[in-house]
Amino acid sequence: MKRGIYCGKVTEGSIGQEIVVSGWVHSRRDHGGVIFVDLRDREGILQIVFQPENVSMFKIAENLRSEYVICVKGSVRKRPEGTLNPNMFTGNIELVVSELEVLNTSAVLPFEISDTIDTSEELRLKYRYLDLRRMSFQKNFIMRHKLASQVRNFLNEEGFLDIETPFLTKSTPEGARDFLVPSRIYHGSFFALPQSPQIFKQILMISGFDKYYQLARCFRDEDLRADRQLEFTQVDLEMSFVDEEDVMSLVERMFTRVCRSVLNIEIKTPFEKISYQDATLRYGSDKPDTRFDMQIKDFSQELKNCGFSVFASAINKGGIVRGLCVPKGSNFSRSEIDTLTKFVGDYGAKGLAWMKVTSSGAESNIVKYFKDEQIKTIISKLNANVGDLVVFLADEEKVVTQGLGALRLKLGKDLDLIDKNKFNFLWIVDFPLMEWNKEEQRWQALHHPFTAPKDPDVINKENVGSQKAKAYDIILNGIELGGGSIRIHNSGLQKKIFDILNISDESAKEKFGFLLDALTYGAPPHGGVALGFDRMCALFAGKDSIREVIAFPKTQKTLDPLSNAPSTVSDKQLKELGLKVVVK
RNA sequence: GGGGACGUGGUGUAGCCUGGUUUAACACACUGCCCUGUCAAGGCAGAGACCGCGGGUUCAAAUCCCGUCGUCCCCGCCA
Repeated sequence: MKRGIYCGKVTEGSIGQEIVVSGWVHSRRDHGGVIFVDLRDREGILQIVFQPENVSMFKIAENLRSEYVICVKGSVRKRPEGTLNPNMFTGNIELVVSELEVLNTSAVLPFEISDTIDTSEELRLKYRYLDLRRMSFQKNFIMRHKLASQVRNFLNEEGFLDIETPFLTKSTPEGARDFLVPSRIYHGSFFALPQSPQIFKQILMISGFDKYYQLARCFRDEDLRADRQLEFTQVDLEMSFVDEEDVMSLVERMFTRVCRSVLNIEIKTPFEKISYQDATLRYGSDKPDTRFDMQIKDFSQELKNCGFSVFASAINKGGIVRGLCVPKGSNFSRSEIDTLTKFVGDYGAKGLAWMKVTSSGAESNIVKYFKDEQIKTIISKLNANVGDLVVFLADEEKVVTQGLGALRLKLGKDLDLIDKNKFNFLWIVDFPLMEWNKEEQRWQALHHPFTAPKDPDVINKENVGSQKAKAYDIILNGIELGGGSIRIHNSGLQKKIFDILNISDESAKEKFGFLLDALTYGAPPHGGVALGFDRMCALFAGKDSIREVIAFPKTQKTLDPLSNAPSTVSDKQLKELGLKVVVK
């Protein structure tokens, strides 16, 4: 028998026809005189029926077990009255089997192939091939494929060229830790796996391929999170002769297209734009989740002279006081507030001040330090109502911003304030070009050192702190999907930026000399964007972790329980590379 | 590098706080038998864990303590 058609694709149109289907025994219900098997393949499940008339076949059917691989021929019929299953796509029909071929048996499974049972991830990753058989995974990966092809189709139609860039590249300073690959020919020298194709795509612009894209695999040797893996995929693109608006508009059209064709939803364009400064103030984050309000307000001016010494001294030391309003938060118990205090402690906050809004004003252990007027200002600025809880952080700006931002997100989730049906795309714009690195006492590029400043003519070492970048990040529901910028296409300006970043001429030449050289030979103005494809898939599939949309991910400790990578290698392999293993 | 949660048959959990009627319980899966309309099939019978690992406290440890390993979440880190 040939494989036939997909179980999940059989419809009532096939009633009366003889068909062949192949798949895995998802479940079997043996009634003695009739046996039902749910046969599963990647497209879905079809009920097949064994009847006792064919004695020898029935005997084989009695011995079918979970995950046996079978191929059956039979005729499709409408199910008898009263036995329809409205929960199944194929619930109105069934296949009455006339021929059965058992293609393979299966050992008893370490866990059930079921969407409703949740097994530990460790076990799931060890038996990833079984985990991936679950219908939800099959759906996720079919969706991922659709998303990838829609992105490709869109960019192809827009005139982009798919050009591959190398995996074995040069290690670059700044940025994430590189994965290194020792050179066999040049002992002591190393390739690095790319953190992104950034420099190569810029060089492609200089080569005249004015619209480039790639679904590029990238590598970063940093600690993992739910949304971070050692290797990940990004939709990487670059265009010449464009400015910020051109790139953003292209990305908006791309998302309009893929949301329509993959999720069947319409999104509103242009996306909202929020400045970096504004996002940081209002949401305590440069990737705000705007699906719920709960905005943060600054009270540094109003409470500068309040009697509460913690606030006053924080402000005097150059810090700030900000707060947010928790709707109906007055019923928080003392221990619940303690939990919140501990939570913001993770971000360096030394405490959490709070007050409950009452009909007569406010109450808490700190309101006695506030003037009536101050309380009124707080309440009106936050639009707080009786029964709400107001919480404050007072500290240096970074601690307050991050602490309240994280707290806002936590409360939004805990209090169920997030509308899960919303798809809130937005752009964060007007990024500072650089930020001061306190530990290393130097300026550092906020995005990367090739980002063009908004005002390249006036930039210098003294004013660089106030300079903005031609950069943009795209955020969806509080997740950073990606970012990009207009790049520097002038070698003089690029040198100046390296100088401000305290990268010496020599060092710049050694690390990026090839780019600097290339910029001198007629580099067109260019810019682009890189979008985290795994995050995109996770969001589209409604999953919290990108591991749910990556076929073979690693654990948080960077292991692959399926293949047992990483592993040691033979002395011979090491010798060829001129390496020695030193075990601590 | 740091903080937190978890670790009990094949799987998911209960028991742990308040050590001892625990021969460690329940559900699913598994094995055998019965059953012609189920789809979380049903009925009967059965097999299966000494509680991640190591040490300690105690007359007695799944339960308390210390260490260690693993998984997940978070901080740092991720231009």
